[in-house]
Amino acid sequence: MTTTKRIPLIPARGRGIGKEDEELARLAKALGHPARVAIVRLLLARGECVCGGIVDRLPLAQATVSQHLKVLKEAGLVEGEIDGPRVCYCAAPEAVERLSHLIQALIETKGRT
Amino acid sequence: MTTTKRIPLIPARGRGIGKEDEELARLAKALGHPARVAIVRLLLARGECVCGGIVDRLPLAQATVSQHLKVLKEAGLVEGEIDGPRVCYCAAPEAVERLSHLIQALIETKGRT
DNA sequence: CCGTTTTATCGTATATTTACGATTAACGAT
DNA sequence: ATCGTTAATCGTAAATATACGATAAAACGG
Repeated sequence: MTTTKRIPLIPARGRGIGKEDEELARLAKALGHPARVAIVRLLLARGECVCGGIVDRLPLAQATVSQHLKVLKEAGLVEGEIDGPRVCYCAAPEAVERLSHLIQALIETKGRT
Repeated sequence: MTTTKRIPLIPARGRGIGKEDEELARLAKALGHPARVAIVRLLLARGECVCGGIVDRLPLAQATVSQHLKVLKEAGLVEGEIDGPRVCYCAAPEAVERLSHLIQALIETKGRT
């Protein structure tokens, strides 16, 4: 069998998919895992939290939590600041609000052609 | 190498991850792809739309769009009703609102221990 | 400088997602 | 009955995500 390369017909956003759709999807995707929602909730509740504190509260290994934190950081939903040997994480409420806003705007698409 | 089976330490939601986290994640994940956001937006804008109409407006093959529609349907974000040889899809705004509400509630976690 | 603590990263196994063409199924019209 | 149209499903390739143990890296205390 000849190994056929699969590439989307059009490199994405070739009309029909807008900038906002991509931003919304990016943020939603980052929250698209229960562990990550739990992490954000935890950080919002406590204001801030050391990585180890998060690990203690979740049924996941340290490496896994670290990876989820990385995803959240890349999406801008969480920020981490080094504090001695540990890292102090805190949620970025603006980013969560941004997501909320984008969804609200999506809802308000209703009726627009 | 002995093939070791990987199973999460605790079958998920073993404390630390709540019901709401899972629901939010489930909905967010469904919107976690640009094409699916675009589809929902399109359906909200037009009120309803035949599958083919969606295919025409996106840079994706029919099979791919159908698969995205399936994901959206399973998440309850979209409903489809058979209409002769075609299927008439429409968005389920309540589900989008539900997501919006869950995110809002997440934000309001701020400060709670 | 050495050990401890804390977190990130590497390596890896497995599962899921994403995309497509091809095929099937369901319907209306002829 | 057969044909054309429409949409779902199958099969499959490739990419990404998820999880873990093991190891590396950074910082502090002694």
